[in-house]
Amino acid sequence: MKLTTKGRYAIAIMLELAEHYDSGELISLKDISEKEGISLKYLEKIMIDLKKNDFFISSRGVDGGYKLAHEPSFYKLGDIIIAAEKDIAPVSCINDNSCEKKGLCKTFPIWNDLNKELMKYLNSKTLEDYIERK
Amino acid sequence: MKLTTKGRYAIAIMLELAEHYDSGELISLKDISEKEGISLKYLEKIMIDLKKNDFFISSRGVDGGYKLAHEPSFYKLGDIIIAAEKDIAPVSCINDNSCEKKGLCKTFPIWNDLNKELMKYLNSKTLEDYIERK
DNA sequence: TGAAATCCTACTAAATTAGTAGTAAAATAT
DNA sequence: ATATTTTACTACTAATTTAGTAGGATTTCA
Repeated sequence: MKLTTKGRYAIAIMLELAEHYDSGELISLKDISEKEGISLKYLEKIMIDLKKNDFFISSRGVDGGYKLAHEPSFYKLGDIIIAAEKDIAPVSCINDNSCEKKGLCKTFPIWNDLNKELMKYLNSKTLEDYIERK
Repeated sequence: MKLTTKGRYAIAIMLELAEHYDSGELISLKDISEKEGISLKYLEKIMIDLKKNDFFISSRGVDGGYKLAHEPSFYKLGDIIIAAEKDIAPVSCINDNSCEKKGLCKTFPIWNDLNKELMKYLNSKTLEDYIERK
């Protein structure tokens, strides 16, 4: 049931940006890289997936960087983790049809219930719940 | 957040045995192997981890096999999955001290809360909740 | 004594993860 | 203009983990 570093780092990035939301200033990945000890290149890669969701406003060049497009309460933990990890269901048959005996499978209800519970929880929490405003 | 096949198969095995609990008869891994389409050798390996928890009564030889040591309501989903997977926390720092800045980490509360929620749910459900008695 | 089952240890191919490397394009300061 | 800083994009790779396989030894029962 482990998250990959993509999901973990995605939350760290978003939380960092959320804490600077009120100031309105752009935060560079270089800053986050140094603060969190994550390689800049890897952060850039994670941003590619997050950007597809229009999470940010960004600018290049000197003093460029990212800021959140919406207020912290807009971002559900589930949305962020899914953006980074693609699929966080505990078993893959929840979100694809790779298994043709899904309807007959006796364990499927267990995983389906678990997934629902997980999504319900992750969609009930936002960045707002975890920031210390600066 | 995927489970490995170990966790998935462990639940399948336990559910199968739970459905035969009332009959009191021993079920062989060969039967489960054929029914679930999982290799016998791999099932044996998974059983090694589950056995450490005294989940079963077993017997070798002709007509040997396994049956549950307790009634289905005794087995919480969380206990079974942990027995098979060792650690199901969404991030490894929950159950070890590999990260020395745990106390300072701003994302740790997110993972800790998520893990608690997950464990609460998995410990609230037992095999009894998912069997069709035979 | 032989068949059927569990019990035990070691090995391995495939897939996934966690990055790195290199370059292009845009924004800004001088 | 141009040098610097930053995001934007694509391709590759080492390390780790997963999902098994292989080969037996031991026990039980007919």
